[in-house]
Amino acid sequence: MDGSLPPKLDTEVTESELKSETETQASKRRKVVQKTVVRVKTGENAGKLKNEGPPSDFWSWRKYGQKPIKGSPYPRFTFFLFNFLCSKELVLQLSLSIRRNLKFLGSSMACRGYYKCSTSKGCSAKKQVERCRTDASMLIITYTSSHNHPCPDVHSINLTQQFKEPEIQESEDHPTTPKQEQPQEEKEETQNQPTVTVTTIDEDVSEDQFHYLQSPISCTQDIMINQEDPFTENLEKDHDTLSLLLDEEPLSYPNLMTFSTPKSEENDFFDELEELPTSSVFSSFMRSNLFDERIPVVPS
DNA sequence: CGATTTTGACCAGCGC
DNA sequence: GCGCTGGTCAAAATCG
Repeated sequence: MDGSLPPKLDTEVTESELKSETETQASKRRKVVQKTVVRVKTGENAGKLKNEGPPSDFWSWRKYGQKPIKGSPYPRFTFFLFNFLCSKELVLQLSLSIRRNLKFLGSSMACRGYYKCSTSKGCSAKKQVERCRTDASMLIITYTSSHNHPCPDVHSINLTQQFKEPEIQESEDHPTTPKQEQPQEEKEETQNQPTVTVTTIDEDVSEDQFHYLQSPISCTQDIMINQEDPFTENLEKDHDTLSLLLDEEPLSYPNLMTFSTPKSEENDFFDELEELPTSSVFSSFMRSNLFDERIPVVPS
């Protein structure tokens, strides 16, 4: 399966931080299982991908839950505000793409997603995906439990399916990675790979055994794939905000950062939001798009 | 129409 | 015991 690793890797020392996070989680749950924490620096690639889910691997994952993160820098209020705005009643008159973008943004802000392996029935492999508290561009994926089935044949996986989620194990020479089959355009983007850091937390493994590696990424070492800072990089780019909005592709954080047509006025409601770490992006987005477009928001 | 996502409800662990 | 929080369930909604 995947014993291989992306070869050209720098090591990033984030183990202590990762460990503390995982230990905190472990202390909450009585059943302690082996966990593999993967940090993914999302970037431009992620923004171009279908959605901003967790990094893709050879397994297929099914989301079974989502919870707001306590203590997240992206406040609970903002999270609910997004959900509120994304409700059918309010966004009914928005275009589908705008709704998608809103939903994407909301779901990626302050919540943790819970995924089960859907590759095989009965597989207990799970993973949690959340945004790093200190770096919004960083995704933290925690793999728990193990797969009880072989890794699906990579070659049989449709390439587009692979891109349902941002890649993390994208290694140019990964023997089984579908990257090999990428068109030239895609290969060029490998130069802007997301930053990935993997850490295995060996705790009391209550499960009998692991037949297969939990993640296609090797758990035995830290991995770092360098990538340009997606925020600063994209901030420098001049995007047409309207075209972004009308684009069928969900927006990424970096893309949202380009909504730079805030109005100095508007209501205090969004002014308050701007005091929050990430909500400023959102408020700008809302100001420049929702209000400018005069979307009727009629309480039912 | 099956697969997947969304989302409110529920349950259990933990701290006070 | 109570409230908070993390994790899961399951019905409804959505997607392809």
